[in-house]
Amino acid sequence: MSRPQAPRGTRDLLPAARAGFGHLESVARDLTARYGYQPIETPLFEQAEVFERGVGAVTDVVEKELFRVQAGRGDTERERWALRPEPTAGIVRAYVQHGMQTLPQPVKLTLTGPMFRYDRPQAGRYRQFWQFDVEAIGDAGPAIDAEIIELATRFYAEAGLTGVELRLNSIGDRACRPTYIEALRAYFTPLADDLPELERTRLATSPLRLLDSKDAQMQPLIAAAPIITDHLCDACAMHFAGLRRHLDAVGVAYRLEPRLVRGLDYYTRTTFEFYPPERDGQQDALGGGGRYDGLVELLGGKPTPGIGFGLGLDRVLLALERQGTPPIEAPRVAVVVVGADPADTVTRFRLATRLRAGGIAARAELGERKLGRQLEGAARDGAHLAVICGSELDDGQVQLRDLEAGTQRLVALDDLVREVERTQRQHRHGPDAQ
RNA sequence: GUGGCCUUAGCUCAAUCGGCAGAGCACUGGAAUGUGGAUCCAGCGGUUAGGGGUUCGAUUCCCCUAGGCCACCCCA
Repeated sequence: MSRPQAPRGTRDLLPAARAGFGHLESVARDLTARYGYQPIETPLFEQAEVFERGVGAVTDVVEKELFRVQAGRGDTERERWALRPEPTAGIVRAYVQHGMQTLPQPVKLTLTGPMFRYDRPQAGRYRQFWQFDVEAIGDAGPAIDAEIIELATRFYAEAGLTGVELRLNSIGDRACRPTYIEALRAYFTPLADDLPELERTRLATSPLRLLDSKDAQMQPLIAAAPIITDHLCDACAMHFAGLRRHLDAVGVAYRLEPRLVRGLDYYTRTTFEFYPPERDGQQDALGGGGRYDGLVELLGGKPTPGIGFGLGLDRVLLALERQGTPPIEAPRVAVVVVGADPADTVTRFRLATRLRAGGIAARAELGERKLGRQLEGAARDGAHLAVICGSELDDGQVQLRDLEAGTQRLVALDDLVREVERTQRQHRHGPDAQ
């Protein structure tokens, strides 16, 4: 290696790219506050057992993709750590650890941050990726499912994505899923000898996964396979109907997708995923989630229901780009302080300090370039105003130049902050505004 | 973890049959000592991803490694 590179599957978010993330983060912050979800942070790593028990020891996410951390001696249970591959297990661990069952239920939480999965990178699939996550813990009813799902659809809309498709399913609970899995096994077992090897092992280990195989040979078999929503127990069927009634009531459109299964073990009843309208590539799921009524108990708490979703910010940005949405621009300062005497950086520094103390975003030209170059730099920065200081300072004045109009006027130093503010207001609201 | 296609300056790309590594953009300076995004000129910028092999000679052909992309797999 001649020069160090960012690790495979990671990337530097340079200011232009970071601006897009920042925008989505502020949409998420604003939206969750409006719905009454409170921000929480959990560690980027946990005892590996939190994910092994929570997500499921035989899932791909834990079996193949967990970023295990080697630290300390690494030879006790407490020293076996892993970077979080998804946010829910850590949040539920915090819920149990801090006794949040004593708070008014449901506890409504949100978290946005990086997740880590050790799989092979591709466009839209990274080893470190950003997820916006929302959880409601402690409410078993279908109305909260609808609130969570509606919140997610609103996030896409407010982020500027159009045509996002919601796919919805119910995968039953401990009462009815086993009988469905039996029905599925009974259907596929006589066909086992003709199945591809991957599908044969799925039949043995995780038969639900047979349903989302992409193998062409599997498609007619899947189409004729038993449907989970035909096997729901009364309680699950009622929950699912209740959820749909609430979604219909607020006009959230969805497509029933009885073959939608998810890769994490903790899901019960409601599951859902979001897809962009134009699918070109497989790494395009924009988000997904579901109900996890057994998870709190798995992580040492009392039996407590929960539901949430995780949503990939990288993929939302990718979808926005494919949709032709203009990128969010990195913020720039609107005022640049330049000076006639290239060597006099002290005066420029002092004036910029004074502007910032007055609440104005300003940049001083600190390089010792001649005035023409300084103005050129200000213009190319897209600055709106230049404060030009020179001999007029002897009279306590500077030139305030409007770089777009090409006009300038003398302003007393004592009035500078007020004048800049006034000019910026006019610029924002048009010349007629006061 | 499997298979395929790629990798030349910070970015986008040239380089004839295997024969002196180039351009545009960007950056820095000059034209122009108190007035800007244009123009002209110059400068900076390369272990041709890294390593090995074939050859008088490799950006070019072969092998290995790394990284990117695509399809699996999986998901966000």
